[in-house]
Amino acid sequence: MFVPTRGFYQRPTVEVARDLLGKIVVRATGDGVAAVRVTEVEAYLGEDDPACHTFGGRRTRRTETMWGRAGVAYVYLIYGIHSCLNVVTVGEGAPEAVLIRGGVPVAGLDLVRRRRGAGTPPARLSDGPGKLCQALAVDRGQDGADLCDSGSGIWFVDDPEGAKPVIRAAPRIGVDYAGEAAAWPLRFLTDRAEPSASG
DNA sequence: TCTAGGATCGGCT
DNA sequence: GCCGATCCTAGAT
Repeated sequence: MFVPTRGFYQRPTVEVARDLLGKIVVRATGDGVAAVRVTEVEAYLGEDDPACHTFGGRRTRRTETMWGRAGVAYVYLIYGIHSCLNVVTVGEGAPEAVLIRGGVPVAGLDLVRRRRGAGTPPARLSDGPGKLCQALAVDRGQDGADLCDSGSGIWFVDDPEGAKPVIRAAPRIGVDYAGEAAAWPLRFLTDRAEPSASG
C-alpha cells in the first residue's frame, strides 16, 4: 500500500487537498488500529487567507506547527471541546494546511464505535472534523506528528480500491468572519461526502 | 492579567 | 432551526 512521501505534501495546498480526497487516514494507538477514508477537506492558504490561523503572518505557539515542514499534522482545539486535524503543506515558512473535515470509517469499526458511542449510525461516525478526531483518538498530542513516519501513529495511505473520486468544490464552512474569503471555493468533497445544509 | 470569541457538536424545540 | 457546552488562544490593557 503506497504511503505518500514528503514530496506529496510539498506542493500547492489546493493540489494536496484534492489529492487527499479518497486517501485513508490510518491511526494506530495502544487500543489498536482504526482508519477513515477522507471524503471532505478544506484548504487554508496561509498569510493571505483571512480564514487561516496564520493570516497576516500570525506566528504563535498554537500556529508554530503550520510554519514548519510539510507532511506533519497540525491539531488544534476548537470551542474548547473539539480537536481538528490538519495536514501542513508546501514547506518551511509557508504556513498553509488542509483541514480534514470528514470521512467514512474503513477499518477498526469496533474501536471507532467505542470512541464515538455504540448507537451512532455508521455514516455519522466521522462526518465532521471534531467527530473524525474523536473517532481516531486524535488530540493535540498529535500536533506536529510526522505523517511520513508510521512510527508517529498517524499516516495516510492510498485507497486499495484506487478509484479516482469525483470532486466538487464549495465555500468553506464556519468562516463567515473572513469576509469575501468565506466564499472562496476551497472546500472539496467527493461524491460520497454527505452534502451539508449550506450545500 | 483580562476578555472576547472560535475552521463544532449534539440535544432540544 | 436554535442554543449551550467549555477552555484555549490571541489581542488588548
